[in-house]
Amino acid sequence: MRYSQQREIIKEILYSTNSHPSADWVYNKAKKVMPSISLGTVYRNLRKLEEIGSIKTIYDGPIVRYDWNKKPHHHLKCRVCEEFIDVELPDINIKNSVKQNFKFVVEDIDMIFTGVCNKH
Amino acid sequence: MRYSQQREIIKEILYSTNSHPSADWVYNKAKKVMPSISLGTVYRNLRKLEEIGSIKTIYDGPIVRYDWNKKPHHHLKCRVCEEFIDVELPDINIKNSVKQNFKFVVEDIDMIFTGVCNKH
DNA sequence: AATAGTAATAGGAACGATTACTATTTATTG
DNA sequence: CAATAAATAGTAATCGTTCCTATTACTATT
Repeated sequence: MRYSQQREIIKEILYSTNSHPSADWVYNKAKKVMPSISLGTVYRNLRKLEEIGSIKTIYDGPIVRYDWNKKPHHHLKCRVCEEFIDVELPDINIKNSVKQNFKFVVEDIDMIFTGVCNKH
Repeated sequence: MRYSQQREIIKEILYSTNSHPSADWVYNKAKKVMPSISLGTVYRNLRKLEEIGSIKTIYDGPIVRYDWNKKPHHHLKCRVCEEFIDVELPDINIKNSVKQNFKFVVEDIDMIFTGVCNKH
């Protein structure tokens, strides 16, 4: 994959926040650095960054978010402040339980916990 | 809420399958019973049925599915046959773990396990 | 440094899922 | 059975995302 300034900008924007932003948020941030950047470029590059494993796509209900954190982890979503927080949880027990009880070999777990965070 | 035949049809269709169908799938099924039904009516009624707690909306990545199963449960998604299976898992331990480790009070957990089911 | 080759871009059109709008129909209630 | 208002069908509009194409800009070679 050839170098592109646009992709670098997009990657840097994503790596500089913990807010798990949407494509549109990234686009607006990127425009401040490079006003000529187009929304299509943002989408294309987010997809490419996902393909090469630089970022992860998160589905938060109907909202699509992007995450630089590549370590296996889950998310807490506070319904009061809307914050979206990373958590690392050991999920080996769950995997084993599903395997034993349902004979289903789990390869990946997506978890979103909704509730109230420690600020409230 | 006033009675409507359309809503009854939609509800019956949903209650007669375990396939966690999309709105469009429900629409096509409904047309066989009532050819004049419109897609907007399907969407409106799916929303209403969700509002009154008759069904649940599931977000499977970017795909929106509907589920008649109101019991708290999670989902297994087989990557081979694409089947989407209900599972009831005790998740009290996870809730407690999140509460203790992150001081986050969990009200709801969304979990999707991707892997391979017992048919393969 | 100039050139050629081709990957990436900007801008806009197209698309699919969902929602909004509006004239008409239909369930409900006195 | 007539009046009222909620629900519908059909269509237009919206939103997020992808696709398309002429142009631009990286990169390797001279």
